[in-house]
Amino acid sequence: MTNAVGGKSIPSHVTLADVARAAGVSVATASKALNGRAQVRESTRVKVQEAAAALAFTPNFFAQALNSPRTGTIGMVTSDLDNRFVLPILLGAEDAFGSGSLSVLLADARDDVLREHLHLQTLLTRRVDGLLIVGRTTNPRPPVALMADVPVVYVYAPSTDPADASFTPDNVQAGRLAAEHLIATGRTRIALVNGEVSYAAAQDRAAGVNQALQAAGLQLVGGRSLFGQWGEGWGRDCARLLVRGGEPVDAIIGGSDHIARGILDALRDERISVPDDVAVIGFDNWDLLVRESRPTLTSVDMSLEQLGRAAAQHLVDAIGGAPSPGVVAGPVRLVVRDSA
Amino acid sequence: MTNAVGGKSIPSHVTLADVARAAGVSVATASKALNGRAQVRESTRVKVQEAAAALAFTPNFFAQALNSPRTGTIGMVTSDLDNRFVLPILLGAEDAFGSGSLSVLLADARDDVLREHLHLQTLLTRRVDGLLIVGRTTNPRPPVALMADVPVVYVYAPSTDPADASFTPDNVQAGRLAAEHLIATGRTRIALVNGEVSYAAAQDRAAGVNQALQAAGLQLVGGRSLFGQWGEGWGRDCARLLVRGGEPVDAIIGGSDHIARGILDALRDERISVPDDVAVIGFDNWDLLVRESRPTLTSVDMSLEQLGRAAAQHLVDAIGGAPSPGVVAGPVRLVVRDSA
DNA sequence: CTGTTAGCGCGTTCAC
DNA sequence: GTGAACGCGCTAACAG
Repeated sequence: MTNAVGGKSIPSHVTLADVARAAGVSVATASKALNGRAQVRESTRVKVQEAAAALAFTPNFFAQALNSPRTGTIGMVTSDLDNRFVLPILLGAEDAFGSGSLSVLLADARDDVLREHLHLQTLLTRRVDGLLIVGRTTNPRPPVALMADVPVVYVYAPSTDPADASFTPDNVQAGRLAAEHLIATGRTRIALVNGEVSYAAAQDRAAGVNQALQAAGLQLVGGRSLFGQWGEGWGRDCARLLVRGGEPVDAIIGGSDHIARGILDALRDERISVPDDVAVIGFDNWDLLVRESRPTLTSVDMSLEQLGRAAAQHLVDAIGGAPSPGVVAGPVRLVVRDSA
Repeated sequence: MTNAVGGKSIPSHVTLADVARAAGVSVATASKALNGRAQVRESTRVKVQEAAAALAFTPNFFAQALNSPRTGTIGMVTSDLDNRFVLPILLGAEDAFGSGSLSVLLADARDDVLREHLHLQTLLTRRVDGLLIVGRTTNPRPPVALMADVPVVYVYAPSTDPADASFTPDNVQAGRLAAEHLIATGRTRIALVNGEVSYAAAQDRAAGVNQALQAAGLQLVGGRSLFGQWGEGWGRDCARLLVRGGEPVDAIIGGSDHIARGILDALRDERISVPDDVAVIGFDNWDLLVRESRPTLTSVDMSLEQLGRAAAQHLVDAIGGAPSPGVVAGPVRLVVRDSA
């Protein structure tokens, strides 16, 4: 569209010089006019703006970035993209950034330290303004080691360094909410069929449940949380044992919706009415499992999208100089359906 | 680390000039040495490389990009990040790019044409080398309208323009595989409880099933595919009606694993043995649904990660000048478990 | 208010 | 083989 003679190697876009020429001013003036600098007569500003619009001028991103402290890019590093929990987080984050006209460079580390380091290098080379580190679980993780001082925010998996900014769902509160709801609706013989013992999420939810029970002068059926696996098979097996066992049970908390789903199925097999005989609650409020189960499943929503948005928002603030809030426990909420 | 006097606004990194100075050569020579240009004596090349390593020199990305035809960045535009089908695709793509040292700019359009256009503008401004457009369903979508000629590859949702490069799972073949497996194992009274009629995936799977049945001189129980919803409730309702209805049934294909799961549950309620009395097959091979159902569910895997990888790989090739392959139907495979 | 000059970091001529 | 000089597109500092 511009260069008449030479075959430039780069498909030469409309440049600021073109705009300046068209508007009959110098490049510097054109720059000032378009960037809203003060020292430009209004009439010339308009003239330049019109010329720019007419030529469909877009400033060259790299030329701008070359000597500007900000690039308008943030890096998002996931440990495991193939994880249903990261999706809503990504969505929330992408949303928060997108509306602030920040672009997101995505990198997946495959839960591998080496890959993570490599990707971080690449991202730093591209001079990202900030980094969002998305974990695979809520287990704390060692902080990233960077040679540059770029704001870093951890989501889902918090950093082990409490001074870092971390946003992680409040699983303790989630456990508390579940137990309190059961207690409030008159249940006293409550069991907890939990997920894998190595997961902080499982531990935290158990802690919350125990807190609520103790506050009510109760304790778990069997005395403790039953750690096992995250799947429905574990939920089925435990539920069957519980209702067939000696101790009476009037409520079972599943460590996840998936586990809870197994519990529901087992109770159904055993001809035990939910919620009349036994109430059931899950965690995650995963709609696919929760809405069409029989009965529909009461569950604690971890508000992951909101978590991602909050983390992203803080990253933006941190880029602007805001101090680290430390570890932030994202709010959760109970969604009551028919099972409890 | 460099500038002694002035407080530059940009945290001045190690620059090529620093390396050159340290190595006692000119900037031009340093450049050639590091970029493997021929006209450099081996000894000086080593000298420069050592200096670069010692100073931990990293070329300024923007300076390089400023007058280079490639930026080593591709744009990935999703219609709906909050979709479990896009994850494996993203993973495959990110993987294919990452290993080729391409960075990925992610943008989510929220299934909104306007947002998509905006994001595309931004991506083009950043001079991405290519675009990967990830759809929400397999329904064909109108091609993106760009003012620049950047290679574009569509994944999952193909472009309506057959000349565009599109990678979409072969749902017809998936339907065929499911039906053929049932026929091969002696089933003749086969029903298809399908998903929403507006989905190409549902239509295509039905077409594949019908092809296989016709080839065997059979037809669906009830004469046609039962379109409805994607959830398990629909699966349960249909299964109940089917087994209670007049026509005998010895196999039910669910339009998705979710539907199939509902079918399994209903058959269990009805005390119908799977697979002895009725065989069940689903689609998607979604491990969470498939591995712990009772019995475990035979399903057709859409190989989405592979699809994403193939699309990404083609985008890389297209950037290198390779011609469009048109619409590519990604391979699928049957995973046999206990239900059929 | 406007234009000239300088420089960001790098790659690439083209002389030496 | 090597280095000085130029340009990529833009913004900031200084003159006019």
